[in-house]
Amino acid sequence: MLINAPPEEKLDPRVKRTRRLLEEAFSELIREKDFQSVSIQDIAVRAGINRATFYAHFPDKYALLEHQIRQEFRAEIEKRTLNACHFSEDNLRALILTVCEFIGEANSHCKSPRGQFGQLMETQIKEQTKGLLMTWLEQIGSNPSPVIAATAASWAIYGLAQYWNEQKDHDSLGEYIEKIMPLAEVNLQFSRA
Amino acid sequence: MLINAPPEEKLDPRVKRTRRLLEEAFSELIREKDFQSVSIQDIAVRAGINRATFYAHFPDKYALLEHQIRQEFRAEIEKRTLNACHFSEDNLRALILTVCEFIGEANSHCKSPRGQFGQLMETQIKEQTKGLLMTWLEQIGSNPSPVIAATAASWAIYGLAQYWNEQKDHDSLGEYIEKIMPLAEVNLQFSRA
DNA sequence: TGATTTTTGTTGGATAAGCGACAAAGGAGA
DNA sequence: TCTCCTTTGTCGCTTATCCAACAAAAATCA
Repeated sequence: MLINAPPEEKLDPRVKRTRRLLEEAFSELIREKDFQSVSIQDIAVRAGINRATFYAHFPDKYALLEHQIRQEFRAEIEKRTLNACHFSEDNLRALILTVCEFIGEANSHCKSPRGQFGQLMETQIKEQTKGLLMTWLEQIGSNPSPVIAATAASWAIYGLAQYWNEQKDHDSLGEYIEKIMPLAEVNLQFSRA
Repeated sequence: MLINAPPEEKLDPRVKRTRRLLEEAFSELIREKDFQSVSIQDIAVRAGINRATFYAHFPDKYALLEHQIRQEFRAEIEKRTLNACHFSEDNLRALILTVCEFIGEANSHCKSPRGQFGQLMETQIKEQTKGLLMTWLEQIGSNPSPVIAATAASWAIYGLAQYWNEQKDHDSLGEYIEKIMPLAEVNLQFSRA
């Protein structure tokens, strides 16, 4: 399990349902128009949920977006079973791939992947990436504290992933990742036992 | 509007949502296994709704099935704008077509279109057909009471529609309907002004 | 057959969601 | 600037749903 993994406890079915409806409505709207111009009313109406109920679950739409991104990114991670794994070159490669593709997905099917939306996504993904790297590093012990190494690597990875997505004429993603693996690894390299 | 048309009033959103979830769950299950072997627990679990809540909406699964069929059949009728119309040969033809196709649909995507399921469907569809025919007949006045004529015609239509669906080697539905139009019409024929 | 398990309806108390209203903050246009 | 209008948070009160528990009916199996 990922550190800070969702409690996953048995929630009241009404709560799960309401959250699901809000999330689905939000996802739809975010594909239709600019994140900024999506109002909480829009979300509530689309979800068929009372506006007041929204506030019982999220303080504002930014919190909902954070929650959404965290959840989707974790789903990707779990799909590729990168959690509960030890550090290895293959796992690192897969993690980088996940980040690249996740950003690509967001860019392609969201109306406005830049601005506050982009900022929040960046923060969340780096946070999640860092968390995963830390669990890996803690298992093998690291010279500079795992926090330091994981921080550096997560920033580097996100930066490189974003750069690749910005390029008009992509290398193939596979080639690109082979090219940057050393750069990503250098942050973790000397922390091996 | 159809006589006995759904109130369509502004229901509590929770009620609409719960009904929708129950209906969707039921539809799924009915395609997966025999109607008889679908329990209320199955439906509740699949819908994510508490079992006790089911009973707040329907007395049993038969009532849910009735509700479902009535609703879907009405949707078909409204899609073809047969309601709010006067009696005419074209409208009668379209009505028969609707019944034939509706039975065909049920046969093709339901696991067990016979037994209690079939019986309930037959009852509901004849009921709806009769209601529609009565509104037509009441507009033009009829010699034997509209109830009588509509009853005869609705039974005849359903019987003929079922027969067509039973045949291994169908006529084309179009040809078949032309063939039976006179038989269906005879029940209404002499009620013209 | 009788024993065991599942399903069925129903209840009372707890809790989430709905509703209407409100003041405050923000945006758009005269 | 000043309106006008929309959105935003927040508040009591009402209502629908949840839950656990129960006895009775039905189904399953030895």
